Amino acid sequence: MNLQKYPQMALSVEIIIFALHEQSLQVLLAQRTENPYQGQWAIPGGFVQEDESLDKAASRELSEKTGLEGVFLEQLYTFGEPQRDPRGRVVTVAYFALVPADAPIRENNLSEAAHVAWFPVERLPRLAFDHNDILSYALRRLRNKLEYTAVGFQLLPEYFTLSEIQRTYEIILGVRLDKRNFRRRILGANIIEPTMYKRTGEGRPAQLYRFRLDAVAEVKARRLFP
Amino acid sequence: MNLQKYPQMALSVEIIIFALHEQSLQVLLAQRTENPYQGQWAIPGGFVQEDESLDKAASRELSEKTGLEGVFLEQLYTFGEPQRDPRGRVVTVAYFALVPADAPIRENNLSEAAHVAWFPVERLPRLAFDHNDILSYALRRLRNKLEYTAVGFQLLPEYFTLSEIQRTYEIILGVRLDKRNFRRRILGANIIEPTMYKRTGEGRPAQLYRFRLDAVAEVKARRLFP
DNA sequence: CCAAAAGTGTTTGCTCTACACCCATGG
DNA sequence: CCATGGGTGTAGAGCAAACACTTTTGG
Repeated sequence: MNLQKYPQMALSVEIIIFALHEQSLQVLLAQRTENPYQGQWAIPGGFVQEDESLDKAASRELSEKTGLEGVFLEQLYTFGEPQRDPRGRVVTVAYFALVPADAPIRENNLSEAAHVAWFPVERLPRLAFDHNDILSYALRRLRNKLEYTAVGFQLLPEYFTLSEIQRTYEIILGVRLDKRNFRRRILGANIIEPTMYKRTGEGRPAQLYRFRLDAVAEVKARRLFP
Repeated sequence: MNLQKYPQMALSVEIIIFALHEQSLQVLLAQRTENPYQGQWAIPGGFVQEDESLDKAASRELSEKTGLEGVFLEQLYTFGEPQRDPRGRVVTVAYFALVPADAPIRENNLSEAAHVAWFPVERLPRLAFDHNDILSYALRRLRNKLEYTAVGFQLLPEYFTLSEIQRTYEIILGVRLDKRNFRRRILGANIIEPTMYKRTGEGRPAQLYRFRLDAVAEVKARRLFP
C-alpha cells in the first residue's frame, strides 16, 4: 500500500485510573521498569497493536494492570508533542477510568511485573514524561464532568447510601454540601432508586440506593445565552 | 532506538471547519483527488509530519486549505478503528475550527489542487471514510460547547450587532430566542463591550459591539448535585 | 440511656420566562 | 410617511439556598 510514504509513528494509550480510597480521590500509577525514567512513577499504559482499536487497547491495558473489565472508560485527549518521549516519536491517546470503591483490584498481573500503587491526587510524585500535565488535565476534566453528568456513581459500589454519594461529591469537588438540599436534588433527578436493603453500622441504619440504568444522567447546562 | 519493536502507524489530522454563511452553519469539505474514494467529499486534512506537534499539523493544514491563520482551533477526538482506511492503519486526530463570517477564505491554494466547497450542515453529501460520523460528532460538540462557553463569537466578525449574535445562536442551536431576554443575559455576562461604531443599513442603525478579550467566557454549569 | 449517623420542610431571595410597544433611519 | 430593523421593562413562576431538630439503631 502507499501509506509508507507518510511518517510512521508509535501510538500508545495511557489510562488515568481514578478511585476513592480512604476519603480521598486516588490515582493508580505504575513504576517504570525500564529506561527512560526507570524507577519513576508513570500513568499506566502501553502501545496500540496493529489490528486493535484505541478503545480496545485502552481496555486491554486497564485489564492487564488491574484485572478489571467493564468499568467506565472514556477518551480524554491526545498528546503529540514531538519531543515528549526521549526514545522518539510517540503519540499518546489518554483515557480516564473510574473504578468503584469496592472493585477487587488485582495489582500484580501475570503479564506485567510492574509495581503499581495508589496515590491521592493532592500528593502526587514527579511523574515520567509529560505525565504530570496529562494527569492534571484529567483531573480538571473529571471535576468538570462531575458537575453536569452523573458520572460520580461510577466511583461507588452498586449499592450505596445517600451519605456516601454526598461524601463522594464533597471529596472530588472539595466543597461541603448541605444534606437536605443534596438529597432533594438527587432524588428529584430521578437517577437513583431505593432498594430493599439497608446498611447497618454505627448509628441509625441507612437506606441503600442504586443507580438507575435507564436514567438520563446529563444536566442541560444553563446556557450562556438565551 | 528501541521503538521499532512496536507497531508503527500513519497519523493524520482532519479539521472540521465551521462558518456561518447565508443564514446557515456550513462546513468546508474537500473533494478527494485520489483513491480511495476519489471524487467523494471528505473532511480536509493530511498527515502529521515527523517533527510536528498535532496542533501545528492541524493549523498547517487549515492554513493550506483556507489561507487562514490564528482562528479558533480545538482538538475534538481521535478516531482509530483499524479498518477505517482501506489503505491500512491510519489514526486520525480530528480538530474543529471556527472561522469568522467575514474571513477571506482563499479556496484554492498553491500546494493543493483540491476542490473545496462549503456545505450547510443539514445537507451534507455522503462523505469518504468514516467522515460522516466524525462530522456529526463535531456538530454535537459545537452545539454543546456553545451552551456553556462564549465560543460563538469566533464565528462573527470583530464588530457585530446584538441581533447578529442572536441570529448566530439561533442558527446553530436551531431555536428561536427572545430578544429582550437574550440582550439582558449577554450584557449581564460582561463579555462584550459597546464600541463607538454603528452599523447602518435598513432600519434604525445598530450599536456595534466587540468581544472583550479579558472576558471569562465560561459558564459554570448548574451542578447535578448539590 | 447515650452516641452516632439517618432522615425530614419551610421560608426567602433570585433567576428565568413570557410578553408589546416606541425609536431612528433610508428611501 | 412608511417600511425596516433596533431598542427597551415588568410581573409571575419556579428554582436554589439557608437553616435545626427528630428518629433509629448498637453498645
